[in-house]
Amino acid sequence: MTISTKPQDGAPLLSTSPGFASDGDGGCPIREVLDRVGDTWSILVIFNLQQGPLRFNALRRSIEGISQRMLTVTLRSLERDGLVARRVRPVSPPEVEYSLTDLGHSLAGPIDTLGQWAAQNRAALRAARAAFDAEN
Amino acid sequence: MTISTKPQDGAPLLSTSPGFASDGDGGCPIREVLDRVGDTWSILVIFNLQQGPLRFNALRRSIEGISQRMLTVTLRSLERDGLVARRVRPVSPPEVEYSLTDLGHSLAGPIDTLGQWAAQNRAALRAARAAFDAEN
DNA sequence: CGGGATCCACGGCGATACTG
DNA sequence: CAGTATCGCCGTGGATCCCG
Repeated sequence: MTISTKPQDGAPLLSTSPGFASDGDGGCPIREVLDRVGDTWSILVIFNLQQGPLRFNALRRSIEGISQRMLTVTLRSLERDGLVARRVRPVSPPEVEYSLTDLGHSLAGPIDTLGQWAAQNRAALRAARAAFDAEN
Repeated sequence: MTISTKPQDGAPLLSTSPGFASDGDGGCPIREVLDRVGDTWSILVIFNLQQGPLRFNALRRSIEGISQRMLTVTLRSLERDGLVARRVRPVSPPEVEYSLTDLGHSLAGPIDTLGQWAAQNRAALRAARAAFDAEN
């Protein structure tokens, strides 16, 4: 194989990069993280928690379109992975506050990088898609 | 393919980062790109094409576990979005070569950033998960 | 060789109803 | 308020067979 890329050259395009490295155990790390956070709602939850903690229904209202069940499920999943912290205040009616952990905050950076690519190239994506659909 | 059209826009969400911004044109850009390449195989296809063009069955062999159908479907999807180019050589038996477009290569950077985060934090993820599961 | 067509299992996700 | 429980749709993806 022709991995002739020298690192430290600026853009890390070609790789011997650890992110893609398959196996070792369990396969590609990227797939592992996408399997955790690549679902419909996780990213949006993380985004909406970036500015600070939110209670359940406040969070629900801030993510338009999410069902109660999916917010519960998504939060459990994120909590399980240590990306979101859950704090219960034992009052009546109960108050439950969700916040990002440090790990959760650290994920926002890479996600944001991807987001900026998306923002810059969404037009190109749509154009390519339209062109492809036009002739098929 | 999920397209996930959900009216997430309009809300006055303070967004310090453009990647998350929902600009009235179909929602969060991140979700848009994840809807395209967030599936099981797209990332792995892109990875395996980074080092150079590959023919169908060579690509198939390089991605362990992928079915013929899913490779076809995934390649079509990537081609549709302008991330992968398909070149047919009219010989017999036919030779079809797939390669990354410039757009496809440019996506590898952000993906790689995410991958490095994944590689660095997979242990923490698994630990958190194990701890969570232990007490529930 | 590089697919297309078909069938089927599984799981994500929404809708709805109920609860402490 | 913050969930849990149940149901059912439907999209994803594997398996298999066929074709130019």
